[in-house]
Amino acid sequence: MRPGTPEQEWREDCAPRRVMELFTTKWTSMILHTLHARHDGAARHGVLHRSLPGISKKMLTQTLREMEESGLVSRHVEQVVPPAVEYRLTPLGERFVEPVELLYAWGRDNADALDALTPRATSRRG
Amino acid sequence: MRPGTPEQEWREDCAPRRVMELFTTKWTSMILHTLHARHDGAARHGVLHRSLPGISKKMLTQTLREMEESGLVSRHVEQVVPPAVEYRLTPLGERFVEPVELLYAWGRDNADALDALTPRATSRRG
DNA sequence: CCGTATCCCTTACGATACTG
DNA sequence: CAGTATCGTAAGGGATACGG
Repeated sequence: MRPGTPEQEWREDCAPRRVMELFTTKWTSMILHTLHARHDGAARHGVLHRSLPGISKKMLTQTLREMEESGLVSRHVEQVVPPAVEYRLTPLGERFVEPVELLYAWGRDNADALDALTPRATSRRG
Repeated sequence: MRPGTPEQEWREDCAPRRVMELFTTKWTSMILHTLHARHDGAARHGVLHRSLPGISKKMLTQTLREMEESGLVSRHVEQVVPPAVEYRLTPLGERFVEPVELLYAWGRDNADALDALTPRATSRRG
């Protein structure tokens, strides 16, 4: 940026800021990736639960509900006993998994940089 | 992922998960980008404050302190009156601005997808 | 200008127990 | 299996006033 550039970045409703804020929810991005990583783009509740060590059933359900409201995933209930519920990325979800995968790949390829970080930077919650 | 793939992703200390969790702090990524976007890679407190509409002085200072502890930024005090304090990306900060820029660019280029999202997805906090 | 110091409230999140 | 229902805590974060 040149010296004279106006300081008006990060308007509260600008697109980049909204993307960043998507990640302020702890589990959303990890759920998106997990669904994306599966061969059929879908996963049942239990599979997601086992894929995300540390998540409680409460948070998993709650986050999935929010993602459904947001249009990122769809929910399909199989009427059998015991019940089987499947979650699947929507087309919108497929769009949003793109930036998630960018971050995922960066993390995978830069573990050393992460190790150099003071612990507190990545352990605020959890 | 093939059907037989083990479900063991997202270990609690794996690199990708730690990257994701970096973004769970509201302002860190925006500060990183703002510093990166400036021609000299540095900015004073007041500049950052004006660049981030909505942030309080308290949160700005607090976040900068945490980033300093984490080794992402360095802090330089000019002993003048009124005081002038400058923040600058460290080499480690330069590394971490990479994924931030990836997200920033994605947001800039996909504003339409963001508009398609239900509002609540990006307005949990703030 | 660059902070600190309080005060206060909301929420995110986890633990646990219970249900069809 | 896939949820609800409660309860509880800690952290995030804003508002405001004051200080060097």
